[in-house]
Amino acid sequence: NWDPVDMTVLANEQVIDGRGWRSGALVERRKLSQWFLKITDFADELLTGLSTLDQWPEKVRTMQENWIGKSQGMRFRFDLDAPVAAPGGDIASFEVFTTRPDTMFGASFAAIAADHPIAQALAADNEALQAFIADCKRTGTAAAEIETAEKKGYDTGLSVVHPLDPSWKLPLFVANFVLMDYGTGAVFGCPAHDQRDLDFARKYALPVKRVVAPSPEDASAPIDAEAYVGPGRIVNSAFLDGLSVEEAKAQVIARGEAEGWGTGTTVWRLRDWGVSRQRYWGTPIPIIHCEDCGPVGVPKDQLPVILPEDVSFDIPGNPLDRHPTWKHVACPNCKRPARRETDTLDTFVDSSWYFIRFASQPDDKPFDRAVAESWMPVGQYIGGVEHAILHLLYARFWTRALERIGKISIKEPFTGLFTQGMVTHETYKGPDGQWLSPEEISNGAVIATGAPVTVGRIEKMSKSKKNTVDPGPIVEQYGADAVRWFMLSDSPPERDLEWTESGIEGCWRFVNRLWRITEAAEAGSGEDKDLDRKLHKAIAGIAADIEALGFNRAVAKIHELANAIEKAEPSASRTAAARAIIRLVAPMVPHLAEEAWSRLGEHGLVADAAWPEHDPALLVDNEVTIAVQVNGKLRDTLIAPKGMAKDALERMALDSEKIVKLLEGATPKKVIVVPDRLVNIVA
RNA sequence: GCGGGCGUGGUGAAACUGGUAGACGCGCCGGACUCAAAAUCCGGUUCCGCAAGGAGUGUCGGUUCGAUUCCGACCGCCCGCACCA
Repeated sequence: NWDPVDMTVLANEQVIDGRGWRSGALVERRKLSQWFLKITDFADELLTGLSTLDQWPEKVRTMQENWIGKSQGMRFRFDLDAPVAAPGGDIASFEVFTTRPDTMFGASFAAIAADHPIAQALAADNEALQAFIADCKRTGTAAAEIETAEKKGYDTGLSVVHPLDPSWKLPLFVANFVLMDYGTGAVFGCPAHDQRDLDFARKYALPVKRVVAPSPEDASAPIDAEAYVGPGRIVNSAFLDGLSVEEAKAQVIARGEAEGWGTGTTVWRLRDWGVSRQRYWGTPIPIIHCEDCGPVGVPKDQLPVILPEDVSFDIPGNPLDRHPTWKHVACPNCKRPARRETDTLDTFVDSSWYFIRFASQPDDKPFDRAVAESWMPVGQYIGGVEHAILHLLYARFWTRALERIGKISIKEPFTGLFTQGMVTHETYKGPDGQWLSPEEISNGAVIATGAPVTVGRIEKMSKSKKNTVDPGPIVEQYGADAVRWFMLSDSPPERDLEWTESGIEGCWRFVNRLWRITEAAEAGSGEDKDLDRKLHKAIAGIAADIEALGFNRAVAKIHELANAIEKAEPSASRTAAARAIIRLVAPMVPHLAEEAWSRLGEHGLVADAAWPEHDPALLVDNEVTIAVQVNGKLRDTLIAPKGMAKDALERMALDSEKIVKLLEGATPKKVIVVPDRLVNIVA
């Protein structure tokens, strides 16, 4: 996407209605020389490697799987009824790719991309086609726009021969929904079993013939507004009739391979990674272009290539490209004048291996293998879901590429992955439509002018929407411990957290309460078994929650323990619990914990103290509450000793007053007993 | 459009493999203490109902003795879609 005014390549989402988002100029689709990294060579191993990432969220693995997009299908050749004259010689046939060779007897047209060599050749002396191709290039290039754009085609007037029936000819269209960079840039259309093809066929009055039927009686059912894409048996398809979709695919592929017009293949949705950027701020691509030698790598002793500092940004375009001297260098090979590559690398390149450099920073090379390997892979990687595909896939690719060329022996960079949520806040706008920061308003009005404020949606904090909160004054007022406690307490970390002031005040009160509880630690004797049990459950539970990054659950358990300590009568158990809670809260409120620790006369830092031991025997209750249900509805609860036998539980439930009353003497049809949990009586 | 996710009280949320929905917090209501207020403490708080009881986890349907949890359809919201970084 070339913006002729800004003289830069644009991202797909920067092209709006065919125009550059900044310049408003009509964007041209140009063929440019760009550097690509061949990530597609790794498609298969990036896909199979996902199964080793068992500490990654399922959703991220699924997203990567879909992104890589392995599909089994068939490539086959369509012969043209008349050859097309092209600059490189006559074209007599072209290849298409399909994932549905089983539906070949339902074909009603063939279509090629606007960039396809045949379309280009035909357009040479055809103004109408030139206009159509230009129109295709103007429509948006973002995936969302391509998918929703009206399906349009240009009938070339040519025909192709159906490979399974040489007497059958299909019309050949140039179509806007066929993409040159996927498959072969050409498709065959089967309207009955592909929605996009159906829309196209309806528009150009092409035949729609059912070849897959979910059941025998549907064999001649007409296709209406919706294509049938489900499973079934093949119909109306000569030698394929009666086969399942999968069997038919195999049959057609076998036939094509035997007769030499097609082969079964795998295609990937994954495309190569374009890394060229026409920007100043980027890592220079260390290549020199020589008229005679072609592209030559910059010799190692001249690396790294340093960006010039005397550049100007006052006119559009890449400052490196118009710099008077920087790009003029001698060819490392033949020493004749040559030109330095002025494109720089996508910043995703840098983020694809920074974690290796973090582990090892020698002066003379990117990283020291032995040192890097002693740290890698990253045990727990944390980032937002927005990185689920691009960054995480590129980093996996880069690491595997290093492994393949023998620079490192690890294959996957990140063993564990956690995708955290964002901190959000309400947004505010003044009467002039300008964003307002939370500090600028009070009671629904602008403090400075008294003008009314419009409260907008809760959004991710961002400078542009001014819905950020300066932590300084809050820490000043409530203390860092209260702020930490608040951030950990409410939402689980994978979910977004809405920042509110009211919550933090409650946290501040709790921090004060903790201080009072630990203050009372010095009194009491005697045992309190109930409190002991609660303490040991808390020790074990909080540790498990922290390990699982369930900080909000850990916080809830600390609240429960604090409540229990406060309610308990003085005892040795209570003293012990008040001392232990200091160590339990230390990760969340370290300042308070250290202060309380030293006040109790402990030596050293609580941060260095061991996590309290728990006694497994105290984790088990000796009494359990049994739910008694009738037809799945709760009717009573009973206290029973833990481990009570099934038949004893059943008898106890049936003897309960409420149940006797409810059953009115009737014999239950069935009784389900889940030991230590419930009795369900089916009446 | 495609891919992924989410949906539970006034509110943030909890519920380990299907087994007592709403733990814990915020807010709110009532009470104690106080001349008064703040702080603190005690009690209550899903909804309807005086109660007995009934309903209830986005909507509709299914599987099951039993569904927030599993399956299907739908509705709504959020994220990603390859050059935003």
